[in-house]
Amino acid sequence: MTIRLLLADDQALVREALCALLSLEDDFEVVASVGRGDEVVAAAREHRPDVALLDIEMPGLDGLAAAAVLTAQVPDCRVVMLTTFGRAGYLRRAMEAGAAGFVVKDAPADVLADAIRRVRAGERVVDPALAVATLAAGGSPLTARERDVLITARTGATIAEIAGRLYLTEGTVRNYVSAAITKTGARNRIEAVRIADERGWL
Amino acid sequence: MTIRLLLADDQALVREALCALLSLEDDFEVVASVGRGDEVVAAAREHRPDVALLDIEMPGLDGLAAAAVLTAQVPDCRVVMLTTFGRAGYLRRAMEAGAAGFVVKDAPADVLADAIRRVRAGERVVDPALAVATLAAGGSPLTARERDVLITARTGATIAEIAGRLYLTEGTVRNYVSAAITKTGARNRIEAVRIADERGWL
DNA sequence: CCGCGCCGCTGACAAATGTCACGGTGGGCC
DNA sequence: GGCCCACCGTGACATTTGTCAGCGGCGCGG
Repeated sequence: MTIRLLLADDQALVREALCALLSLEDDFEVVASVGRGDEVVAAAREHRPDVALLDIEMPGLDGLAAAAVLTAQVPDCRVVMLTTFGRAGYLRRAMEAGAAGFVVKDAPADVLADAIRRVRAGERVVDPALAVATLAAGGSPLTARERDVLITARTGATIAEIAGRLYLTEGTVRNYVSAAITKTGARNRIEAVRIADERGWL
Repeated sequence: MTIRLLLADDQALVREALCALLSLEDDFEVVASVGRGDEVVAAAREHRPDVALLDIEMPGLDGLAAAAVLTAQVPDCRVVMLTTFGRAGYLRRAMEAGAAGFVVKDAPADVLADAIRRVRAGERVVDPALAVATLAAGGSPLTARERDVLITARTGATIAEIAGRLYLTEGTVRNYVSAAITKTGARNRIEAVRIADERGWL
């Protein structure tokens, strides 16, 4: 009746600390612990956890992608996303990736323990405040091309470089940037990138 | 002979997890735990910890500022900075703020435990690789004004807005931005902000 | 005292960026 | 088919930004 857990977080200290914390609960057993997204599936296959706790920011493969692969290939293992900041956009994408739960690191420990038990029991668990924020924010208003352009712009590239990488004319790129600026209500490329990023639209 | 600890981290889950982890060690006792930088000093006064573990990113007062106040007002309490990413610039500023130790969250748990014991014994503890990186990176080449301008630019402000907020002429702001771009080797305001931020220069 | 570096400012110029009006395409719908 | 709409793409144009040269002032160390 113990719940077998897999932990994935790129920060070793946090990973080990979570392991210590969760091991305090009688019904939890941490059976695997990895630091990279691309190690998740192999570890899950080998140790057969009931629930996988995945951070979003990880090297190799991000937590959302890892969740998608995991739910497809190891369907017995349920997924709880655990992330640093309550980014509204991530919640939506986590659900699309097949996650059954979404907990922010700001939450107290018993919320996490409770979420794990309920997910294990077949429920879907999301912080209600976060769910409301996501619904209020709605989906991304950006078109596919606009997103491509903003993602490239985020690295600090100039219009010319973006055009080069995306095989577009500079004028076209400027158009997309302009549209994105309008849609985000920003005054800059800089601000547009920041806003879109914060809302999980990238 | 037990070492009394104070924990400060804005993420409740991480804080509680670290508490669980450190409590596993026989010679550690967590006597206080706070989620805001501006609660650190009061908690230290009340509970008299031997060592304070401070995260850098915290609301209210950041970990560096909290460290400075703490070492000045509660000199018996030694400070270990604990931060998410090995930002080279932060190490330097942490040392200037009076911290005795600097541990990154990527490190395994025994490194942290070891660091706490050695700091308690009067040593200064820094990850050697991080120390080398800091020395190699050198200090910030930015002047105070250039930093102000970049910090304001980070929010997505236009040149005109930066000028307004800092009570400067647009031309002057442009000059500082230009200087910053040159010094960081960037091609943009965007990239300059990103680079300076990554190096802990802001 | 003198030189040096940082600050604040100006003005002018080149380059990058943002905005606009416009055309083409393809999918859904009457 | 004809209409509408959203998206993609382009070029022309105005604005913003980045670069450069140079001004005076202040504080600091030789």
